[in-house]
Amino acid sequence: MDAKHPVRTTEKTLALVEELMDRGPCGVTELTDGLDMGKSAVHNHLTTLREHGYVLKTGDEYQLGLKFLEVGGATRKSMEFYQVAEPEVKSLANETGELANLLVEEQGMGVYLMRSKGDEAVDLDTYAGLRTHLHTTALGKAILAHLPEDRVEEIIERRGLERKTPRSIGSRDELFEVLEGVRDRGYAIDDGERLEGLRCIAAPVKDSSDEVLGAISVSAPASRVSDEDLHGELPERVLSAANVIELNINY
Amino acid sequence: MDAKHPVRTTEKTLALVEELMDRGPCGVTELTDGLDMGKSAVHNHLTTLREHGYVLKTGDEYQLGLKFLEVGGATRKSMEFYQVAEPEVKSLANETGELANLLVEEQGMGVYLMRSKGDEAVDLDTYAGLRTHLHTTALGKAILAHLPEDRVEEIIERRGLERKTPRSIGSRDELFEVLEGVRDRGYAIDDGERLEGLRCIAAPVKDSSDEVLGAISVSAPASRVSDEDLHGELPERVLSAANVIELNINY
DNA sequence: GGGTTCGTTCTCCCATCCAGAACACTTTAG
DNA sequence: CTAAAGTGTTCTGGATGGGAGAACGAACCC
Repeated sequence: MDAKHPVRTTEKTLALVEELMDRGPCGVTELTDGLDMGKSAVHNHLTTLREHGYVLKTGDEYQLGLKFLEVGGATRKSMEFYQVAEPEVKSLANETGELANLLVEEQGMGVYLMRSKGDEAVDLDTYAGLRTHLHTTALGKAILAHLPEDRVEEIIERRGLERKTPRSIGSRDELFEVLEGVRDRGYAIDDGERLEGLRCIAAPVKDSSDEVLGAISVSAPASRVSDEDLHGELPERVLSAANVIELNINY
Repeated sequence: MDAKHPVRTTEKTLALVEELMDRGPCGVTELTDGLDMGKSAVHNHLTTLREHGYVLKTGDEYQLGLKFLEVGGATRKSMEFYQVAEPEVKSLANETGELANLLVEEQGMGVYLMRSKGDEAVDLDTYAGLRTHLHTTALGKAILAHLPEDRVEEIIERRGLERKTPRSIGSRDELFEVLEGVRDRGYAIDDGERLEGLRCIAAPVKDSSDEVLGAISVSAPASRVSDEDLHGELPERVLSAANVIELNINY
């Protein structure tokens, strides 16, 4: 459902913010040709955002300020699921020595809430707040597998099934087959689909009424994850961490 | 300097966002009486923000979405200082077992970029994105001590010297005296000013041309920090971590 | 000097924002 | 059961204010 009376001025501001996010620090003119607005309009919006801390100016360049982090950080902190899951994801990272992640679904997309690096962890270019298509990661598949089928259809409809790499899921049928497997096993796997040589194991976290709240995962280079580990100890650990979170959520 | 032609519609949207942040999930009517707008206007802004992922609706309640975290997370990730400092703050937390923090100055306020908890760490209510007055924390004092004097005056003028607790700094002269001490020692201390029983040690991080980029700190309960530690091993560790960051920043 | 950028300012017309009223519900009261 | 009071949502027209386009000032670079 879409807005009956959209505030067009606000939409322009938001477009400007996203343009600024994509381009990084830049001048008024550069910003203007990426947007459907005149130079004076862009300038007015920039100075307005600046007065409220959302935009900074250094010399002749404008850039996003940390006010967005303030709002985003407060939003995240207010989520019970994050509060409970955060320490568990950290210990998962410490115990395995690898990269552990926390993802939730919002508007049909996956949003990383945090990542925690163990001693040996690889450094991926994920970060808190990053959005991904759900079907492209183990985390996303763990969530999709436990959503009602019609919601999954809705998400496919809305967000598509764009193929990131040749090995990734690219059709509706393929996805549902994979999700079936995830439900059987209890955890989801990404064996190099997202990034060559990277293996991920993810488990869903559900509340007392069986609704998915999100998913947690461990990502490690294939060189450190044997085929045995991939269906042995590692899933065990991830599932166990997910279980602890579930217990704590329901007090 | 303020905007010559502020975009009032955008300002209304921003006011609404901040109201929503303060109140948490709430209905249109509740939101309306905290704002200088009519109900239909609030509704229009909400639906517009919703279409772009900045606001979510669950039942009859609206709340902030994780889009702010996406923008804020991308902003933070793009900061070189954060990228370099992040791993060092983490090891500082692991080595000491306490809570380690990273703060930068923006618009005369301190903004936490991250916090990392060691094994024994106390759990403060700080979070990435949180803003504080600079004079109220060790981190802030470490930064103020290495800013040009006129910038400090400017910041006092703009943000005031509100006293958080009876023990905290409350006058211009007091502040400058403390900053003098911070410069002499090389690190700043908060001995229960912000929170009874909490001790913090903070060190500034400067770039090659001696400009402050931010500050790092360790916070620990007084019970675990002897008077000796307060001017002994602990500052040593914090300063050492700050030094590593400085070296890495300048390649 | 002339020619090119850039960011910023100005003004006036017309798009559009929004108060207020009306509507469609649900909840509460008696 | 009806009535009253709450909620979120829709609609409309008139006053407001957003922004195109032009002009300005300050850098630059031949």
